[in-house]
Formats: sequence, structure tokens, C-alpha cells
Amino acid sequence: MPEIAEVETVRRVLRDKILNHVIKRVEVFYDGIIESNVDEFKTKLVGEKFIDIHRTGKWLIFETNNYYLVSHLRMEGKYFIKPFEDKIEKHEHVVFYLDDFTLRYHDVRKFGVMHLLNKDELSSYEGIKKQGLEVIDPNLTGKYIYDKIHKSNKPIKTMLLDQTIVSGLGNIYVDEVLFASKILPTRESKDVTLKECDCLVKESRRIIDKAISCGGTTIRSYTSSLGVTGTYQNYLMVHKNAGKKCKKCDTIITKVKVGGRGTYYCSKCQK
DNA sequence: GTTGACACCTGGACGC
DNA sequence: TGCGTCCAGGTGTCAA
Repeated sequence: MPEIAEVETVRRVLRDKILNHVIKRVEVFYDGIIESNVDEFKTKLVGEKFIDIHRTGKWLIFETNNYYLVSHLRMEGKYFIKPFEDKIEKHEHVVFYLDDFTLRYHDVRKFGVMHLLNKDELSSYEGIKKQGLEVIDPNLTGKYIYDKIHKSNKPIKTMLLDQTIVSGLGNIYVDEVLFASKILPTRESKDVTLKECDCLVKESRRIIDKAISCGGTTIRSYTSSLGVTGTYQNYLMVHKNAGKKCKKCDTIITKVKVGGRGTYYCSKCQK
């Protein structure tokens, strides 16, 4: 699924391709993707030029002359650049016709969302307003995480997936960060020490930096888009490795459900 | 206030 | 081969 590394990769690639291009027409084939009024969404964007693309957490923010178009890829959302003449594929739900090519939003499971905001509405948009500090934010510290979690009985994995605490981590990287930090994903958050929170921050930064430099992770549920295929899956230590030997100690990797999420860990390396 | 269950949605894997 | 069932998971909502 797209996590921060995948979203950042999409942002960088899209930025090179669509900046300074003007929207001539917008077609929406599945209204559920658009949180705003669909007719307004289609008409307001005509004539707008993409002037920048930002990212906060897992949100992509397309900036045009007069609006912000915020887009969350959720589970399987992707963007493709295609020529006008290419036929609309089954799962392409929103198509932006630019001056000399099309930008298409593709989403098999239709979980993704888009919202068109006036320039002064971005900071008050609920999805973005409640985001916690980004996992790669230099202001993120172990103390910040510790203060947020140390009274909770919830498993530490559940807390790290909570975007209002730390934004950007998803199921894959949380498993990897917890492995690198030697913390069991099922441990109650109140039992995680300040020192371990420092370690979580350090390992999160290391893993996300590496994942971004690899272009993200490409697994079954998140395949390539925009001609970019991430390679971080080659570095995964536990995620999707159930039944295989731990690369550090040869113990068989265990899979359980934590907060309804498939969770992978090494029972010897993680305590 | 906290926690867990469920809905959204579709394709792939798996068992029979 | 074909069918039915389960699983995948980010996020919002609702009930306990």
C-alpha cells in the first residue's frame, strides 16, 4: 500500500511531469473518490495550472493557481501519465486532460479520496489538520512519542499506525521499524520506555530514508505506477516473511493480527 | 475517553 | 475448471 515513501516517490515523479501544465478538462468516472461537489470539482479545475505538488504524511497536495487538490491514495491509488488516445482503463476513476497528455487516477479498490479546497482552506482541512508530526520531521523526538503513548494500553504497533500521533507510517514500515527497534508489536504502549521511543525515531528515519531512496516498496498490493517500481521490498526483514527464518537469528518469523492488521515479528529479536 | 468492530471495495489465493 | 470463501489494509464511524 502507499506509505510515506511511496507517496513521496509519486510526488517527485509527478512534479517533474505535470508542473506548469494547464488542465483543459476533467472527467470523473466514480464519484465516490471525490469528497467535494463533483460538478464543481470538474468545472473549477478547468484552466488551472499545476504550480507545485506538496506532501504531508500520506496526503498529496496539488497546488494550482487558485486551489489545492488534496489526494489520499489509501490502499491502491496510483497516478499514470498517458497520451489522450489511450483508452480509459477499468479502474481509472478520474482523468485530468492537460494541454498535451492526460493524468489519470487509478484505484482498484476505490478507497482513495480527493478534495478540492480554496487556498485558505488547506490548514483547516480535517484530514491534514489532525496529522501528527511526520516520521521524517526533524522535530520528531522520542520524548514526543513517549508523551503521546505512555498512558495507553494499546499495542505499540496500533499507536504507531495512528496518523494523529506520527504521520506517514503504514503497516509495512511499522513492522520493519519495530523489528529494527527490537520491540514486540503486541507490547502495551505504556510499557515502552523513553529510550525505546528514541530508538523508534532513529530507526523510523533510517528506514524511511532508505525506502524513499529506493523509490518505495513494491508488493502485491502496491505495484508500479508512473513507470517507477520501488525496490525496498528487497530489504524487508520481517514483513511478508511469515514462516521464513529471521535474517538475524534464524528464528521462524511469526505472523499475528494486531488491531486487525497482519503483523510480522521475530519472537527472539523482539521483546 | 478508550477500545474494538465494522464498512468501504476488488482481485488474488486457496480449498473443495 | 469453476465456484465459494477468505484475506489484504488506511481511514472514518459507531457502539460498547
